Amino acid sequence: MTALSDPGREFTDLLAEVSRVHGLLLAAGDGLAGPAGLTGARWQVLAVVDHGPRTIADVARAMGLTRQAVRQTATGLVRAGLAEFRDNVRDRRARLLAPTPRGRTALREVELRQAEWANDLAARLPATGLRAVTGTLRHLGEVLQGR
Amino acid sequence: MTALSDPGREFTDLLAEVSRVHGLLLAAGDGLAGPAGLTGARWQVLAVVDHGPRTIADVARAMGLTRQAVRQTATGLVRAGLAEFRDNVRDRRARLLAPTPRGRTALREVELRQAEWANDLAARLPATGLRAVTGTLRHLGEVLQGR
DNA sequence: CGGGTTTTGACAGGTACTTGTCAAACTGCC
DNA sequence: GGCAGTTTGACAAGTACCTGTCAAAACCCG
Repeated sequence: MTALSDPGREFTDLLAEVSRVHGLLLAAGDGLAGPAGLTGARWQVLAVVDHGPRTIADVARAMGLTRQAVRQTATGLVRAGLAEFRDNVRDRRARLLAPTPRGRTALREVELRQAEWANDLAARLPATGLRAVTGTLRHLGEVLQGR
Repeated sequence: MTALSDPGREFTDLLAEVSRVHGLLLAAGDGLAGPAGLTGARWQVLAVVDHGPRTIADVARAMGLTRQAVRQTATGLVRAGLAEFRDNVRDRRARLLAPTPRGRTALREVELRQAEWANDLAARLPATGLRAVTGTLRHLGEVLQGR
């Protein structure tokens, strides 16, 4: 019978906490994006595309999601008039997603709010810890991905 | 114009990492639960209820989710014959969810696999880091919940 | 050039979660 | 006891992801 070792138990605790925090972050993201007429997911996609037009597959890779997930969000953005597809000379299949002026305006608004929010929260947390935690999580991510 | 402070930027990085790791953990959970005929979500609910029968609202509170989310999973578990509802003397509306023998068997199987997996992963990560990360995340969770 | 492999967007269908609404059951208080 | 307020499960509808499948376009190589 394999039982949980001590490190194993600590690890299990970490998992629960990651889940919890992730849920709270999703909610926070929607809270930040909502007043600008966006959702958390739309904001994230718009932010990627704001650096320059990208194909759906491109955005998916950048975000660590599937093409399908991004496609759905992108379609929503276009329908809402916040982004548009442009023909791609280099690949006739893969049109480029780009923010419309309205999309850019909404994005600027969210980014303002997000900066304030992040600064505020960062100030309330042990400064030294942040970097270390991020590093450990990144390491964990690599291990989970099978190296 | 509010810009991101340095700590603010580190904080933003942390958010991205939490998201990524969460996604990987979800996949890992499904991988562990799948061979036993469960999904990640069903496993989690079954695990809570294994400590003793609970109402849907109870389970939801324990997991930090909404009643509706838990209800959906619970319904699935019952339909699959892995859990059952029992009448509740103390509240006629809220029946108690409890694992069936088959549910318990499946749960034991997943727990075995999970223990092995967690021990293995914990061994590959800096031992000291785990606890600190969990602590910081817990703190972050509290702050995100408005104290 | 031509043919096999890879990449891409689209489509179908499924899971896990959310919010909003409702009526019935419980609870607290006068 | 009775009534206001709360809690509960059910139902409806929506968001954000996923996998699997497909055909067209692009790419690589002999």
